[in-house]
Formats: sequence, C-alpha cells, structure tokens
Amino acid sequence: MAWSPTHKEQTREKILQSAARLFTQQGFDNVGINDVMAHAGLTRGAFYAHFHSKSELYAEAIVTAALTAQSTLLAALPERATRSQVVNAYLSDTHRRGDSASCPLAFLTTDISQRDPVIRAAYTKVFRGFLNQLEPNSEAREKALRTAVLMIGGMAIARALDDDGLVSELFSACQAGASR
Amino acid sequence: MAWSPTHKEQTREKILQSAARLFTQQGFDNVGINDVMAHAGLTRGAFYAHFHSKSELYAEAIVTAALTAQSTLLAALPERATRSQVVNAYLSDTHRRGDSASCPLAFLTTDISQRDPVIRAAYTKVFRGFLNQLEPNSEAREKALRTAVLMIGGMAIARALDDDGLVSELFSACQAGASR
DNA sequence: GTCTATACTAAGATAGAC
DNA sequence: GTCTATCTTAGTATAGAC
Repeated sequence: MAWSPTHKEQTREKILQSAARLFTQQGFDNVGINDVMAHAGLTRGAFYAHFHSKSELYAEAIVTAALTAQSTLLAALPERATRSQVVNAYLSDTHRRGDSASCPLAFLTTDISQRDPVIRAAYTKVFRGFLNQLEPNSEAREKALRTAVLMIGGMAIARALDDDGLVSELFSACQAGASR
Repeated sequence: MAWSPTHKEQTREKILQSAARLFTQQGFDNVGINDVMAHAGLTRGAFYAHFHSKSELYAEAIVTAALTAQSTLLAALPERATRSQVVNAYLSDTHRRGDSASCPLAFLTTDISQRDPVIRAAYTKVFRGFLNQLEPNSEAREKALRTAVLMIGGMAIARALDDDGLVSELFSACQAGASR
C-alpha cells in the first residue's frame, strides 16, 4: 500500500474528513491533532507529513465541512426543493444535534474571530458561497444576507441555549422570516 | 486593607470585571486564570479564595459582561432612544471591534454549546433578558426573536468575516430587518 | 487573603528508526 | 509515510508561608 501513487492523497483526504467532523462539532481548541489522527486511524507523528500546522488543517477543514454539510442537507430533500424546505432542514433539531454533518458557518461562528488570516479567509469564502446558493442574482442581495443571518445565527444561538422549548420557538420565528 | 469587611467582595468584583472583559473578547480557552488575575492586579494563587473553578468564573462573567455591555451601549444613546438607534449602535463597527464593552451573546455564541450546564444556563438567562428588553409584551415575541437573531447573529458572523465591505453590507441588511 | 512554589496534565511540534 | 519517543510550553489546581 505504501507504494501506491495515490496513497498519500487518500490519507490526506481521510485526515481532512476526520478534522472536518471533529472541528465542526467541538471547535478548534477542544480537538487535538491526536484526536484527529486517531479518528483517521493514524498516530500523531504522521500528521506533519501532510500539513504544516493545526491552523492550516483547520482552514482546510472548514471548507471540507461546508461541502459535506451541503451534500448531506440536500441529499435529504427532493430534487427541486423549495426555499422553505431548505430553511426548515437547516433550522432543524437534527442539524442542531450535530450527529451527522454540520454547517461550520453556524457551528464555528465565534470560534473564527481571532484566528489566523487564512482561517478567517476560509470562513469568509464559505459564507460567500452560502449567499450565492441562497440568491445567485445580486439584486436580492440584502434579503439573502438577512436570510443567511436568520439561518446561521439562529442555529448558532440555538446550540447555546439549554431550553428546548425556547429553541423551537426560535426556530419557528427564524423559519418564518427566512422563507418569505 | 486586609481587615476591611468589604475587601473580599471588592476583590471578587474586580476579578469578575476582568474576567468579563477578557473572556468576552477572547473566549474561554484563550484566557487563562493567570491572565484574569494579572489583569485584576493579583496572582494566580489568590483566585481560588473567590471561585471554585474556571467554569464557575466563566458562568458569572457572562452575566457581568452582559450588564456592562448594556450600560455601555445605552449610555452612548439619548434617554429615549428609538428601536433603530439601539439596533444601529449594536450592529456597529465600534461594537464589532470590541475595545469597549461587548455583548457576550454575540461574542461567545458558539463558545457555549459544549460547556457546563451552569454556563449554558447563564447564557440562556442573558438571552431571555435580551428578548425582554426588545419586547416586554409576549404577543410580539416572534418578531422579537427574529430581531434578536439579526442583531446577535449578525454581529457574531461579522466578527468572523475578513472583508469590511461585506461586513458593512451585512450590517445594513440586518439593521433594515431589525428596525422595522 | 494573597503570595510563591509546585504538582500534574495535556497538547503542539520535532527527531530518528523502520 | 508512518511509527515511537521526546522536547517544550502552558495551564488548572493545590500546598504552605506570611
């Protein structure tokens, strides 16, 4: 296996998938390189053959996590899903629990503010992609921005609250605002 | 000074103020007990005469930070400020920079999700207070929830972005939605 | 109540064998 | 390319002097 030309690329990809999952669920500081590598079936030392630092991994993992989350979300919906179907799937208890794929925009929001420029750039890029998915034509940009905040912000806040009743109120309010 | 009956209470308060400021700006993991105590003009060892653990301090600091942020925000506005004046002051570059008092709801959103129940309870309590400030009568609750998300979520996302132009677009969109 | 000194633990990063 | 072993740093928490 060691002499396969694609082996390194595959391993790198596996590390990235593990990192995307763990970082999104638990944040930068609560996940060690050890955790990521163990989750990928490897050991600490092998990490630096693929990435220069934990920060570099984090930046790439954000993008990977976003792609995975998008696929997962859309896969659970009909082919031509309406706006409100997408919004409801995003602002759902399933998503909030975070046991399948999770959106890094909502799960890592305040985890980004003070990190490397590279990390903030990755987040910004993903956010721009999110906006484009919502509303490709730029005339409705203002509405798209509000919708994005209701979705991402609503989920981020919901995950901090400890009261399920309040969370479901919150989701309903955001769904109503984001679907119109 | 050591025999003043109010001395301990005053020191505790000073630690709490330092913690509120540092935690809100930098999050739980990026602030050490050492940092908090040094900022308060004391040393590490003295901490445990006032709090049992870092988590306990964090929970209390969130409430303290919220009160301070509210005072600071309102102090900069006229006595009978309109809704949109409050919203604009909240969603401002001044607030985003975070060099004066900052709202823990927006600055610590995703920092809360996986911490002690006590911490999550503190955050939830502050969020409820925020809602009540926005709209004391519960009939307009749904609108108040959306407004809260546009303010808190808008600020949280803005702090993660690295593009000032995008941030100002974002602020405008949220201000328009939250003021009506 | 506050200080200095000190476990104890965890984590990022590197070195060298295979 | 992956492993084990190690260096280094940092942070929570505690012990004991004053």
